[in-house]
Amino acid sequence: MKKQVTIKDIAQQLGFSVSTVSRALKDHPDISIKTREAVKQLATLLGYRPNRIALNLKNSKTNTIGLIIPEVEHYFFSSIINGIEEVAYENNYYVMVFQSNESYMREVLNLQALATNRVDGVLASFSKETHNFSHFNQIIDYEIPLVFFDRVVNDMHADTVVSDDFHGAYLAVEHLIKRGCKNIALYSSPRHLQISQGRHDGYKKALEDNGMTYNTDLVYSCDTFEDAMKISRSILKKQNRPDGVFAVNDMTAIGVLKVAKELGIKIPEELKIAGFENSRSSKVVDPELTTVDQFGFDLGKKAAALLLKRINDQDFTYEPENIVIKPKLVVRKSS
Amino acid sequence: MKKQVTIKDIAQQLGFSVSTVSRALKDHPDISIKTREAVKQLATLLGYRPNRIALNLKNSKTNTIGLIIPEVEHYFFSSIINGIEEVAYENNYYVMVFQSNESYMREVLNLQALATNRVDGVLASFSKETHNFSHFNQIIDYEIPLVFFDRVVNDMHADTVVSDDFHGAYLAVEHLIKRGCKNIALYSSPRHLQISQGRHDGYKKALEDNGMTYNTDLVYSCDTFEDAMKISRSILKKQNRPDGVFAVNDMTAIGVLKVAKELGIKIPEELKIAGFENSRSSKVVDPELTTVDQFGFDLGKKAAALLLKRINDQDFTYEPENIVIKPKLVVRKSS
DNA sequence: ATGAAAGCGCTAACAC
DNA sequence: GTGTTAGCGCTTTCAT
Repeated sequence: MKKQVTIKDIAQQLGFSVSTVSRALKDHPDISIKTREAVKQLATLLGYRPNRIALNLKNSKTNTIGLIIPEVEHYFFSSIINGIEEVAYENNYYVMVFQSNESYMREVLNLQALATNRVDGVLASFSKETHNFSHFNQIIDYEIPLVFFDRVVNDMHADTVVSDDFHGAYLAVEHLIKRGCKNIALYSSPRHLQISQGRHDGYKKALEDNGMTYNTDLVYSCDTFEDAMKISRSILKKQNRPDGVFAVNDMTAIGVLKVAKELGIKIPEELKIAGFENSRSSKVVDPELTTVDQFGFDLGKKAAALLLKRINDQDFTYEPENIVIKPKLVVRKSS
Repeated sequence: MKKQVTIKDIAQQLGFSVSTVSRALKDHPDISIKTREAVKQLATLLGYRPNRIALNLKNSKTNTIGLIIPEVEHYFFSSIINGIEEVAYENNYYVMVFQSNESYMREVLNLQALATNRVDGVLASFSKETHNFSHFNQIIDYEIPLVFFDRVVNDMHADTVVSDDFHGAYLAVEHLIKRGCKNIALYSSPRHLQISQGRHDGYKKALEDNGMTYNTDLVYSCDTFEDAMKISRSILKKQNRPDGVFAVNDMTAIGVLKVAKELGIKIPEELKIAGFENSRSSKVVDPELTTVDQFGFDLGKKAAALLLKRINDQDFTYEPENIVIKPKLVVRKSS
């Protein structure tokens, strides 16, 4: 990089001191108009750019937020990033992204990098591998505000922003019931993710509220497209196969949908399917997938806004907030 | 944020000078083993984290690369980010993301923010609105290495990394011809994006190489799902409707596919379709979409690696490189 | 209306 | 083997 022009250069060329230049640049009233203009003119002429690094050091403030995310490629996460970037942009903050790639080790290192980089705050959604949260506690020890989104821990000094998984699942399953399903299967993630717990409970409650019995035989541990294709081939061939499927994410639901079509099962007549996410793909399959919109963009915005509020707060002894985004059922042709 | 512990704190508590502590922390051989250990022990005890900002200022180096991207939500772009982050992580670099949201204005501001933040290099794909590139030239003036990816400009002191659009399109169209298409339509983006130019030319060349005539009546300006749905309704109802469609991206191809199904046109028997991107959605539609894989992850990695090389190079007078990623045709059921 | 100087946290050249 | 000091670019207090 070329030697950057500094206020010192401007000062020397104009015969002023650096402090005068510094003040002139920010229109300090003490400085005469004439001087201000001369300074600014030379500044643009020389292509002067204030050096944020110097400011960061001086103010112990970087205007940067660190983002820890499992994987950017996932539609839901990328829409969250979109929301975060939006709010950051509006408030003159910068976003440093770190992917954990669902690796605990990498997440720990990422957090260290964030601390070292002196970000003003952290937005995080932890990896599937993460069961120990002491690396997050370290961040909190430094009094760097932390907001969890989507995948959250509750017994920490950190705010959380999630979508209401329970409610979303409830809506979807209730809908399947209203459409006449008597025998609804659940395709769900490993239980330790709070997310899947909520969706599981919503599923259960919807059944019970409608006089149906919850049956663990209908609960399958499966949350990917590939696995769904695999296990559905046998599930859907059973004598008393389900007449409805609720899956914890769209790709899983689509796996079921595909197999059903292969097997000649009519959707929605013989099998109704609902997913969770409202991804691009859900709009594109045939029949289009009924699903629950999680409003990732919104979630990202809310999380970022809350973080900025914490950053601007004086003291670190705030009571953590738990924001819940109400999801919405999007009814399409698969149900 | 809590007052962070600095080497000065460690020095005072131990009765050493800051320079000794500094050296001890990096295992400088001059320092006695005993001192080194004492220092390191106290450092971990106090939760010391080196302050990168101070280093950044001292070295005029931030180990940060700035990323300007039209929109993170797009699958192709998010897979590029994935590749970039991967390389950055491996090399102890950090990534600051800026979305232009396809807005020229915002892109200009983003570039200023990057310069101000003293990133060591910039990766950029410009917005659809961008026709004037002087903001990029400013970055080059500062001698900040710049690598364009996907959407590139050639007459600049900047490297470029793109997928071979011409070749990809050629493969797809040649394939359609081999499958028997006589009348292939092109759904393409506005011409000024180099991307669509290449894909257009590949389409044309494939036709000509196979003794077919290029006919502008078969070239439609359309590159979104919605538009594709709209215009296809009339195009596919025509007397001499096309028997093949090549679209510059998957979502457009999928729009065509949907309308064809609505109209009862059999795919692939009566109409063969190919897209470009190999998105998630392309695997999920019915019939699955034949498409061209652009290897976004790879492209991101290559772009980042090239940028890091430029950053580490001493002089800025390098000859820009133009890397071309060979795409691959993925044949599926739609053709 | 302007200047001098200290300081943000760290490193490295130069003492001793 | 350890300490002193200047300096990275900027702001700001305290002079003048």
